[in-house]
Amino acid sequence: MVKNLVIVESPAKAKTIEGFLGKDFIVKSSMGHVRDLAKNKTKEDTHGLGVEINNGFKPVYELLNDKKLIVAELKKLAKDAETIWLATDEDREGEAISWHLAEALKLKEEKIKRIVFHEITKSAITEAVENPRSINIDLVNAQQARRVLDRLVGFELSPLLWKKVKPSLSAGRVQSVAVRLVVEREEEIKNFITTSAYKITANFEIEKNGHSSVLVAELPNRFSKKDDALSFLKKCINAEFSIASIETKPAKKTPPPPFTTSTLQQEAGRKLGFSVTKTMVVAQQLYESGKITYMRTDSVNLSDLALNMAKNEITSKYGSEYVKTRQYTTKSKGAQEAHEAIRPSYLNKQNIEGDNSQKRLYDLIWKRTIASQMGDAEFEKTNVTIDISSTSEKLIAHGEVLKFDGFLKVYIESTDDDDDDAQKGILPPLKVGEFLKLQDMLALERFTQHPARYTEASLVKKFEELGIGRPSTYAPTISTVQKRGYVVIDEKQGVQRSYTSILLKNGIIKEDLKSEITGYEKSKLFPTDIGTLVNKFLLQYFMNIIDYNFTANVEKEFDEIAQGQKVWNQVIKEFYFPFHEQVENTSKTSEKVSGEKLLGTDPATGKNIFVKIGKYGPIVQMGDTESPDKPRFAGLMKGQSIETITLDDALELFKLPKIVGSFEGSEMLVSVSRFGPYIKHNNAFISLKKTDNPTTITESRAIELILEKRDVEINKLIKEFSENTDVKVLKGRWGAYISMNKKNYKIPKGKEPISLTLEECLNIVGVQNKPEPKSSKSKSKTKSETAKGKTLKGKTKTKKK
DNA sequence: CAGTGAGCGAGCTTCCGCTTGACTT
Repeated sequence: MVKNLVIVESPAKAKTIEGFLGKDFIVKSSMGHVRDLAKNKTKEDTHGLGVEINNGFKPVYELLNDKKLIVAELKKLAKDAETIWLATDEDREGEAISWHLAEALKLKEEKIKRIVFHEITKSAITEAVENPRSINIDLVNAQQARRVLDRLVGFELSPLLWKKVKPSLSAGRVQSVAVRLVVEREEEIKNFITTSAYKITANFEIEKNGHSSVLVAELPNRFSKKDDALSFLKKCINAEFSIASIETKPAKKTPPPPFTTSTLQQEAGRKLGFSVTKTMVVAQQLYESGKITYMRTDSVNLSDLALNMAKNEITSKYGSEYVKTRQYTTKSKGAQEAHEAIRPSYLNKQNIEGDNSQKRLYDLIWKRTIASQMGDAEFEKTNVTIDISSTSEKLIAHGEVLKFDGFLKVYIESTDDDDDDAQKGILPPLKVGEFLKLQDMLALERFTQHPARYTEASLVKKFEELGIGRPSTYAPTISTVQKRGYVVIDEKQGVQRSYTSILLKNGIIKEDLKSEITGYEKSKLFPTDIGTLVNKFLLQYFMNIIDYNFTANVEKEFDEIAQGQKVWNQVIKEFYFPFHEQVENTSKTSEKVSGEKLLGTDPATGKNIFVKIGKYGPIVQMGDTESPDKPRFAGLMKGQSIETITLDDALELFKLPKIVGSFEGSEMLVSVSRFGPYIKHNNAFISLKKTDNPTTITESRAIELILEKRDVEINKLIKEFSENTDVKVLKGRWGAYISMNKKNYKIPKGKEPISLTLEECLNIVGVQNKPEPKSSKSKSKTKSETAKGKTLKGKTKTKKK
């Protein structure tokens, strides 16, 4: 029997801590929250909110399904223990987890000791054990307020959307703001007016001591009219250029702070091309194998131990002149700082064992952490002003010399905007009054850029700025808005654009019209029609909820609850009743929204053609809904939207389904379903490729696709049996599996797929086919997991393209 | 997985934040 039971949130943490504490301690993990608000309707809670509105907003908690076993085990251990140390994280959620554990395990108050630590080091834990406290009920109440508010907002707004827009939609304090950000960015882009201006660059030939080099200078202002650029060049034909002044001044650059969840996601996205989900999966693996500290954090703090390790490592690798110990402070809104920054557990390990992704992410974390403890990079910046004899305007050349590289020796932070500033380098030796020889001068038409669409990571950055969401929810939130169909990750093809380039060389001015591809964007977030429509609805009726400051404002109230200055259910009451009335009013008074728009009339029949959101997504409709004969419908294709579709596009859609020809004596039918355009041939369905257009596809291309699909089918076959053609061993995305009568079965570990016998296969099928008795509760679990799987699959698909 | 979209009405969907596996074809 062990006297002390310590409960933490994560099993990896439990393992580490157990090593620090003596034999008298057993350390277990709760795996996060163990209870949540119920969803079932009760007498007191007729709407299934999990909150008894008319009973002081009393929350109705129930054990989470996947935590029942854990709670049972903890309960047993707690019964025998003398002291239960609740060592969950030191933040609002962590405090609540401790409280829920105390409630769920029915712990006696005198047996509980609440301890906290931000670092997983032996000294931090020893200190924590020496300074236990009791559960801070004010902080717990702040969490309950947070939880109840989110439930009330989500579970009242979502059903309103089912009624007014489309079933299965959702709204919430965090996700609806995420959608709003993406929609509004798209509007900004749509309304953006591109203008162009001429940028002047001059190249001067410098001859010094037999060395020749080039000095690049620019005119600080641009010309919006071509004629002005042209006349400037003309003025320069016979002008003399001389150096008016040379100014040098020192400059420095400080390293970025160590990683938080948000900055890690951003940098891994920019430098490694990881999605936020991938970053978190890989980071989790590194954490579980003890290679890095906890990966869901909003803190930039490093422990003294880490600072020392960094100092030693930098000294031995780069020399003591590179060391500069720094402690960073968190600036982000709502940070709760329960953990350290994300850093390597052992800074003296620059390389680790692991797969390629793990190695790359670790390398990034190592470099960032080390760099954060290194000296500033020091530069000497030089500005050279060049006089032009024929005009008062002046050219400027910039130079930059690195005097000391400091942290740049190991790490350079990436940025989202990729403007290629004129490369600054070392300038040739120059002196004031010196005349310069013009090699050539270029007036180049440059265009203003619309604001960039969000990437997953830049949206996370925005969340952090607004203080919405938490490190543990950034990645899931981005998945949710995609799962609901509000936002898609897509690429946008570039378009050709022509621009003017005017060159002055050897006294001659030559004008050229050139062309470039512009506007290509990869892996960006685009709003869908549903997203745009839902956002419009919420903006009209619930501006207060999707206000960018809503979270920040309620957070202030939660803080006051945590300080004991406000009563949590009073705060909820003041919010809820006006909000609920808003919901009721909207439910009664607002029209159902479909975004319906009249595109025009069909030239053949004269019928009206509309575009709108249907039950399954955006559709075009031919004929009025009220007309006696049923209207025709057709779904929009990928890439089309209610916003931009034209009458001609709509007419094209009504041409489907159509027969494109025949193959092997059967017709080939082309149409579009909710999974995209396809060919139907002999009851087989073949998806069209992204580059194929269903309305224009030819017979030969269709045949090509059919043959291609057959080829793939053959290649994925590992084994079949002549005795029983129903059974096949196939190769899938996750390895080999058995397929029988359209159902799939997992091959148990340790079996070689290629050497499976028919008998073995049938055995596997038999075992897995046994109907397992399932309670209604575990059934709902299976369902939610399937949904999760589907999203993942969908996501991977989008990424691949 | 694969041609739905009227209207009726049943029953279902949904939030955010804390954690891991189990699972997917």
